[in-house]
Amino acid sequence: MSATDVTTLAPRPKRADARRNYDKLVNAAREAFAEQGTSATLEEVARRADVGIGTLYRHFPARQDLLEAVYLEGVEGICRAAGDYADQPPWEALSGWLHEFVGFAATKRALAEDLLAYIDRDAEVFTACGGAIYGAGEPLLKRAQEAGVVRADADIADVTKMISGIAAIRTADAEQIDRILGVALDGLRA
Amino acid sequence: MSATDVTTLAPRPKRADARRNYDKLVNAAREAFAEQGTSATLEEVARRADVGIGTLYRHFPARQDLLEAVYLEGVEGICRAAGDYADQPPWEALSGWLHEFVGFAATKRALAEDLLAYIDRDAEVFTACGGAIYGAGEPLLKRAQEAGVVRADADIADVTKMISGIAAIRTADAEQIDRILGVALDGLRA
DNA sequence: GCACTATACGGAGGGTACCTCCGCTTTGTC
DNA sequence: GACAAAGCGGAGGTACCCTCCGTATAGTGC
Repeated sequence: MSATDVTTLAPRPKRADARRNYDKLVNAAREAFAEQGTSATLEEVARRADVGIGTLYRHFPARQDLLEAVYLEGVEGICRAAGDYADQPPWEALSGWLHEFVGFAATKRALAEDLLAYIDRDAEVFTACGGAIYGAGEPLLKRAQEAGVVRADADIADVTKMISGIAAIRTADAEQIDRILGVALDGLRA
Repeated sequence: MSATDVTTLAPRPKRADARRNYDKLVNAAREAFAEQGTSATLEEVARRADVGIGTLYRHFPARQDLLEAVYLEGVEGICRAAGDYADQPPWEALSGWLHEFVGFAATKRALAEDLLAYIDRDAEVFTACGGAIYGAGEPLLKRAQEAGVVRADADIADVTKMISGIAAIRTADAEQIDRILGVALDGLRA
């Protein structure tokens, strides 16, 4: 990963029981947010994690700290995924990763949205996550541009933002997303 | 407007004082949501409207009813706007309206998102709003397709959803949105 | 104008979630 | 095994959600 390592932003606690509870809480939160949206109550998260409410608040003093932890997990995943496309042809590599990126953005978008309500857009989390994602995707984009299959005037920030936008579309029809993504990717071709 | 008239979905109350309070509440809510996001408290809205909390709840028994009322206002506006482009060339008309649509979607997206948490995607409000927007935009799209400037395999639902997605992008840089919109519109051209 | 009724108003109050605080428990160390 | 240091849990104060009902006002018929 060429940019800041996002994992350094989420220092796990030291003592064994504390680390155990921390992990239980993050897992419980991920499930709860997935099932009930980001408005899931923190008491519900604590209950799921089978941990006292006080413990939750010690590890995550504010609501956004918990959102952040879950968000970071996702960012780590999508960054790692970029490496899997290294041995594919330029266009296939880029578009393959972007298709995967839609999935990531779709599940984590609500989280990011919620985070924005609490912390500033250019807070450390976001710049670091942005940096990590751009660092992961840039080589794929550059390779496609050098191969002449993608327009030269697009940068990785524009591209990932466009895809995030498409991922934000709420529709029951998964095919429609694919169709729209196809249109957008066509706009990207040289 | 070719589809269901959205205004029929929001029956104004009858008595003069009630109508007055209703309007004060909707205005206060629009302001509050704009300033503080959709999580603005209802007590705050009532305070702004200078109305008792009981009055708010009589007009809008559930939180979503208030969100809905503000959302409908926006939908009416963007539908009306489509008519203003009737006398422009096909591509300019479509892309002009879509540029305006980005602005609408950007301010009302959070509202729609929130509504989805309460009511079903295919509830009356959404189908009616979707119908109204599609009805307003379809002539513009069709004209552009018949003039051969837009690909024939795109329908109005795909197009508006793509634009909504782009509007959902959170960035401080307004130029970036324009750039991305440009890429997406290029993907739309014949 | 006046009286009468349907309609609407306001805010007290019960319930829930948020978050803090602090006495008790567990972990790691010597 | 004893002793800090670190961590745990939940009672309780605060803020918001929403309901309920006694009071006030608009519209109507005379």
